Amino acid sequence: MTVKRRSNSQDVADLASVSQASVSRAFTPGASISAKTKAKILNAAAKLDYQPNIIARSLSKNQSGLVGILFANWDHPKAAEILKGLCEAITEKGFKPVVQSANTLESVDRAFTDFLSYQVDGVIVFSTSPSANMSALCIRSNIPIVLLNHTAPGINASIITIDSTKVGRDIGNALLERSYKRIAIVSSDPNSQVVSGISDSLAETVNQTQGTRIISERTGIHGYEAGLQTIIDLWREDIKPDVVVCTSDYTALGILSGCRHTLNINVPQDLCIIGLGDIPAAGWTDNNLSTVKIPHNELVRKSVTTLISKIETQSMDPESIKLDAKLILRGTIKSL
Amino acid sequence: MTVKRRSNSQDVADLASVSQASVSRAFTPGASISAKTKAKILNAAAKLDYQPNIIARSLSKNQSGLVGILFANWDHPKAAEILKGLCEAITEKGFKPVVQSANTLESVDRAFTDFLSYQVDGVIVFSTSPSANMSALCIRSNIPIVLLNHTAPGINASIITIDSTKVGRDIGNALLERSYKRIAIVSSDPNSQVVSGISDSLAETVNQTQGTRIISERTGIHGYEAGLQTIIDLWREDIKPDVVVCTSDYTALGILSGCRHTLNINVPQDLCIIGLGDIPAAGWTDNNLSTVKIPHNELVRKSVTTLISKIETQSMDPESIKLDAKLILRGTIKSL
DNA sequence: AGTAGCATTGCAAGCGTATGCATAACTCCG
DNA sequence: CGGAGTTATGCATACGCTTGCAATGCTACT
Repeated sequence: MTVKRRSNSQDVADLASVSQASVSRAFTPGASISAKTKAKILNAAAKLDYQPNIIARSLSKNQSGLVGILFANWDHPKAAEILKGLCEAITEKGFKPVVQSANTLESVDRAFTDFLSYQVDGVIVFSTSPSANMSALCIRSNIPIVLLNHTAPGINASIITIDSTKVGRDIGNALLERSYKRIAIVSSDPNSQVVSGISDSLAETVNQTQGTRIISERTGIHGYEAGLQTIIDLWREDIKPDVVVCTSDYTALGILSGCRHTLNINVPQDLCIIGLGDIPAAGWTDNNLSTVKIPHNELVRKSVTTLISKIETQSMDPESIKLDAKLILRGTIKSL
Repeated sequence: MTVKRRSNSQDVADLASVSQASVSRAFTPGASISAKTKAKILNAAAKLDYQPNIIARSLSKNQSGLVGILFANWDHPKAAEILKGLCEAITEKGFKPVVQSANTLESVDRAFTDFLSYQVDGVIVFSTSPSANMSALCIRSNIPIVLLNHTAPGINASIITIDSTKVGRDIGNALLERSYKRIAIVSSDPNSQVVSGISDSLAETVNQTQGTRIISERTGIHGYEAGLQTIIDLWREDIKPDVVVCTSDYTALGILSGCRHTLNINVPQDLCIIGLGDIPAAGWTDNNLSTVKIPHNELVRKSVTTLISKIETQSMDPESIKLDAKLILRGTIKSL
């Protein structure tokens, strides 16, 4: 069987007895064309099952309508939700998302190269640790780039994050109010600027009060099992904080489980646990974990609107936008 | 500032003092070109920071290198993992994934139309319930389509699923061996062919033995909270199965929690709970949920290889592939 | 040297659409 | 009815690349 050729604007033009240019105009909103011919053309187009070839359109318009999503942080508890939000917002704006997964540094490089080959109009990056050569890529690529919930120093890209300084301060104040003294921080990625922003500002806040301090800081801890192991390790090493601040709810839940079932530590009386992210399981009755609600939807939406507006205005000036994240106090912290 | 034009093959040709055609050949693997000129061209290309414009290439080659992913089932516990797998596998094959989210029927329709506009070479669909007009779209579109873990009757697309008949049989046999008698089925999407495949085959298996039967079947139950509510409802209505088979681990965990904390039902002695999916939380010590491990990685990989091979061979013949899913017996079923 | 055979290159014609410019068709008014 | 002003249409070219075909250069052999 021969592959049936997809019909093109010329076919439609022939059928409707008009010029190819008119067909093009019929499909261009706001183009100069009479209602009558437009109707005739749309009619013919429907008959032939025609729709404009966007690939060809991008060639002449010199913009593809493609937005690259460079997605590295697949382990994020809300990865699916975030990606969904990105894709939907991008689609809604009349663009199409091209998703590229990236782990290693080279793969970031390759991803960007590929994006450029595909003439994407802009890129959104969702990753935790900044890439060294991202900066160079941004400048070279000459297309707008947005970093989602993730910053990098001196990069020529727009940055949309939570206000991590405020989060650290809020946590610090909540702890001070309740007279917790010995804080441990358990975090995942040591390079994440958001995480370090929180812990720096937390440290700064509690350091203002005598006797309260950060007694331990562990990095590279990912997930439930690792959290459970970490709390056991701490106790075995006789490092006994009365607060554990985690940069992931999963880790926090592992710690909570360790306290309850292995170490018999009384939460929240003897140990306060605070997570980050407010995943559904944090709210489950059994867990009732105190955590920080990150406004993912807003972050996502803001990223897309920021990027698209840069694309449409052809602007390359980076913006930096910080959104508010709310501390949610549940059962794993003493009530006042 | 004027936007600097991206350099094209002609620029490179000029710099390298060759014809534009040679530049094209230098970037086409296997094309007829001498090593010397190729080196000269690549050199010039590097100087100009040139890379082929794939959009333009697709125009002449009549294939875009784009693969559409129609993703509807974002609530799937492994949504992120699946999407990641799809994107990576597609990229690895030299294509690029364009992701489109779809909820309503019209959005499916629109998504397909958009995909066709973008000249995607093929489409992978991940959704639970089949769309009515998908079938028509498939035929009209004239590009290969793969349905991932989801079937639809009489559709002109390839289908990659788990062997749900075998899953139902395995569960049935495990229950019979342990003399469970009264089975309740709690499922999410009533239209999912995979789910109904399991429950049909489960029913068929247990019906062979006197006294064992399915006493209740509830659909439309999604997630932890709904599961918890469902088990409470059942007990209140005095419907007391000794087995609950759930088509989602989250639901199963909700039921487990209801048994333990609200109803004081002894699991697994008085009630056996079986989930579906083997999410991480199912394996956590506290839960230790019996479930079915779905080979997502294999499903994903198989989908992509199947699709790409159809693209490359220009074949439109649908294939149907069933992969094995393994029943995992943990603490929520009596041991033998 | 002459020639057959092959590898390499250039030429030019597409691929499907957008759009500036010129022309044609209309509308409205005096 | 004529012409000014406006709106619609068509023509032709451009977008950046691939590729069939023809021409050229090279190698090896007689």
